[in-house]
Amino acid sequence: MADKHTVSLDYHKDRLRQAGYKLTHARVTVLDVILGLGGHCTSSDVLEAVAAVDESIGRASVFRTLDLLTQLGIIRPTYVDTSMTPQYVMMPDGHHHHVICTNCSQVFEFEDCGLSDLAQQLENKFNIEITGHLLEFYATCKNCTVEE
Amino acid sequence: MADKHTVSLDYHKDRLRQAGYKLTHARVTVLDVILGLGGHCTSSDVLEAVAAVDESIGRASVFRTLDLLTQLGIIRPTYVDTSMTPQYVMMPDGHHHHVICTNCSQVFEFEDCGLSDLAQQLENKFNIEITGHLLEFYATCKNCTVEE
DNA sequence: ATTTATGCAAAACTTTTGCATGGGA
DNA sequence: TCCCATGCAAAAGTTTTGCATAAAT
Repeated sequence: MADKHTVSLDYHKDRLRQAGYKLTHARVTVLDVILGLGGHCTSSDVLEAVAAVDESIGRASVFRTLDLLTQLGIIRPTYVDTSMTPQYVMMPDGHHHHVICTNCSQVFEFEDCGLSDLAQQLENKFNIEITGHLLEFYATCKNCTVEE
Repeated sequence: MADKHTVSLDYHKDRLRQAGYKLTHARVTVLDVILGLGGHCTSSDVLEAVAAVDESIGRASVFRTLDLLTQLGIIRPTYVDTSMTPQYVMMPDGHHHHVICTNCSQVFEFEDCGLSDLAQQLENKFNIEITGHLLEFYATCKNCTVEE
């Protein structure tokens, strides 16, 4: 029974292969770990989780893989709050959307963004080819509005 | 003649004051420098420019001001390319939009995003109050498409 | 076989902190 | 005057690099 995680992993492995990169143990492990962590993760989340799976994988390789996945557009570093630590978010189809409470950093994911028309316009206007996007709303969630 | 930069500086100074923060030399200098650098700048851009204006301002104060401005929603750290160095972008009215070429990092700014309907829907759906947003398109620009 | 990627360990940066002093309100 | 913010310098992290070795294709 091919679960979602496995399907997703295989899909991304294919992308690496097709881009001409070797499917090494370190890379596959990092990819697997990121998928396991869900949509959002920091570099230390990944370092920690990778170390838990296989201690022998070096930190440098984790960072190198994170770079590679970013270059391929599979993940994208973003800032979800005031802190200086970036969070990597999955960009399953080249895009990602969420709302962040600027007070408590809670994240609300959503799917529809209705940006395809705008993307089309921008492609014409700037003579470019758009490959994806990140949309981040900043908000105050109910808890944070009420509490004080 | 009150030029745009000065007006903008005064406006942001008011925001600091109204939020109860002192208008110190370091803070005003950082704000001024950021406005002078245009929409996008990295922390080292700011450190460098501040040092050029007044050597006696400490690095720590620059970082503290950057944090403060981020908390107030005046600027926002983002990643514009594969590099790990964040760029701060101005969020003049709580929002910012741009297109980034994922190959050469060229930035195209644009104004209209037509997201107010979506924002409204999300406020209802999640029971939150949206205060701003960041929209970032990833693209390949004409130069990068042609060259290779 | 070849070439690419890895792990290691050190180096290079960037950002944060603690504390006595100085400067706004 | 009072308290907040500063500058300094050191500490704490994080990310990158160089190189010999190992592992994918």
